[in-house]
Amino acid sequence: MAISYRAGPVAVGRRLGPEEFVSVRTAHTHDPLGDWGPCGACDLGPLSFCANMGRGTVSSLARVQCTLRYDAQDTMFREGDDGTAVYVLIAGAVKVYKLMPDGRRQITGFFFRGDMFGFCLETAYAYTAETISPVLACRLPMTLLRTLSQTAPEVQHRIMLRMIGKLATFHDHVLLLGRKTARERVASFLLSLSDRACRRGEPPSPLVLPMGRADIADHIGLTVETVSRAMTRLKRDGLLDLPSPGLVVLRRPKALRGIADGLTPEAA
Amino acid sequence: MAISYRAGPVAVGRRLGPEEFVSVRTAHTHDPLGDWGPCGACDLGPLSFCANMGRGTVSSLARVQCTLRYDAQDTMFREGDDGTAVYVLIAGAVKVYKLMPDGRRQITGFFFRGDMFGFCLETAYAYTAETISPVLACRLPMTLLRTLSQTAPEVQHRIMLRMIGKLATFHDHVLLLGRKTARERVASFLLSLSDRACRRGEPPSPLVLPMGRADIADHIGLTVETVSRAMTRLKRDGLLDLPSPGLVVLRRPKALRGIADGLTPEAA
DNA sequence: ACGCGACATTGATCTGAGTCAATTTATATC
DNA sequence: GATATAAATTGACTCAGATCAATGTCGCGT
Repeated sequence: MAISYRAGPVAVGRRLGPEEFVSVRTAHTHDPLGDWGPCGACDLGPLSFCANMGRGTVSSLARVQCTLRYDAQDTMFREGDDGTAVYVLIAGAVKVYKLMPDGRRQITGFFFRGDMFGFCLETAYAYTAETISPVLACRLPMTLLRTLSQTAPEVQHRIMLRMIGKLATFHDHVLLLGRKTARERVASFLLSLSDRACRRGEPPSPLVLPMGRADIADHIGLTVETVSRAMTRLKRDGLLDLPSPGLVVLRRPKALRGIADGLTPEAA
Repeated sequence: MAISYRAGPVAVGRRLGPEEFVSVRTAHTHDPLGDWGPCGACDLGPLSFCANMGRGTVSSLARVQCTLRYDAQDTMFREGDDGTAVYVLIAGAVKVYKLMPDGRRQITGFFFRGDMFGFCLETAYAYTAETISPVLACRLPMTLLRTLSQTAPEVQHRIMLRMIGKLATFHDHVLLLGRKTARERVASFLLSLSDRACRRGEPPSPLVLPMGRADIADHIGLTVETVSRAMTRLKRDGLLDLPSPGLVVLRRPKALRGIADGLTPEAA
């Protein structure tokens, strides 16, 4: 793999790796695709922020967009940094978290291919973003909202849709953290990953977990040990298989859903 | 005060009480205030969604806006209802929550004077909104975003700012629920109310709690008993006074902040 | 002033998840 | 393939907060 990784908080790749991100083309390339078409800087297709967007708008975005490459465990931005851009993940996985002074950590979200994060506007980032695996991301400066608000209200509108979606997931996650048992949390978490895989057009079941148990624990408000025990128990109860720590086969998704929603008594 | 209120999905008052909402004027009344000025349907002043907004935009909003009255314990909308409008609270307090089939409840937010909630866009509401006290609210249909996106991108932009603010509070609340102790949660909750009071131009300290202990518990992921015990202990430790259950005097806000942030060892 | 009902507080006990400590299993390196 | 290292699992024990059960307090209508 002849990929040149660059050190730095925002390693910018001029060229892309050959296999991993095959159909990615150079940013700023504009094919003559007619009135509707992609920007060319990513291969997200229908998941793209620009999917089915007016060509004029797309080229405005393409002009300010840049495609960034990160290694695993890179910090993309830190809590308190000036919020200057939103990111759309093209490949890889990202976690965002907040830390307490004594080291307690809460992962407030995971992001995958097609996801947008880093919403900000005249504000600092409220959390730190760190890559879990090597990442390719499209960076959109938020100043573009001012610039494009007149000519392309579509852009604001789409970002708003993403924010509303994120708000809805927060409501769900707050319910999970405030009121669900360990078993229910793990079931809910796995199902939410599965649902998101489906929305990306991937199969719901052989589920790949790019994050470790510690990250899962810090996301759903448990300890590593409790996450592990809950998983083992779900496996023992025939609800899922764990061929390897990073792979989950959902064997009885509906029963899992029942547990996630608190319909199944804990003893079962 | 000649005010006309519309009936709605839920109990709408025809007339306003004389003292409570004194300076509220008729919606759709347009005073000749020059290029910048309020819509006239509320007395929120600088807290208003329309504060310092172009007069043309304001009158567009005033045209579609309507002012609603609710009694205490009214349901404004339910989880799953078509999301058609956002609300700005002019007076009173609202809680929004999600329920689990077995009755467990998570209050995902409280809203007060000046707050906007009910963000939606081609989506159903993700939660139920219920008033805690009598409420006066300004209702803005979300279709206006489509209508005004060209002529008044300002409106989208302002809603987006509110959403970003809400996202930031969700990150904080997820940290609270996922990683804080009972004592830290109660301290954080009281301080967040205090901060919000300040932002409304009210004093930070004699804090009025319009919600009961059960609501607080369902918001910060505890039981009534634990909330009560934590409050009592904070009082015993001289950090606050509780002249009555609904009134909190913050005696040592900085020490309270230390507890909220986990800087003070639990034993203290 | 009285009594009722809702809400808040306090106390005693229980338990689900945390903590501490190995042990096992994957992954990476040579 | 052998070995080192990190991650995951499992087990024993503890504890913060839940549960169950009174008791106390406030507001309100009569």
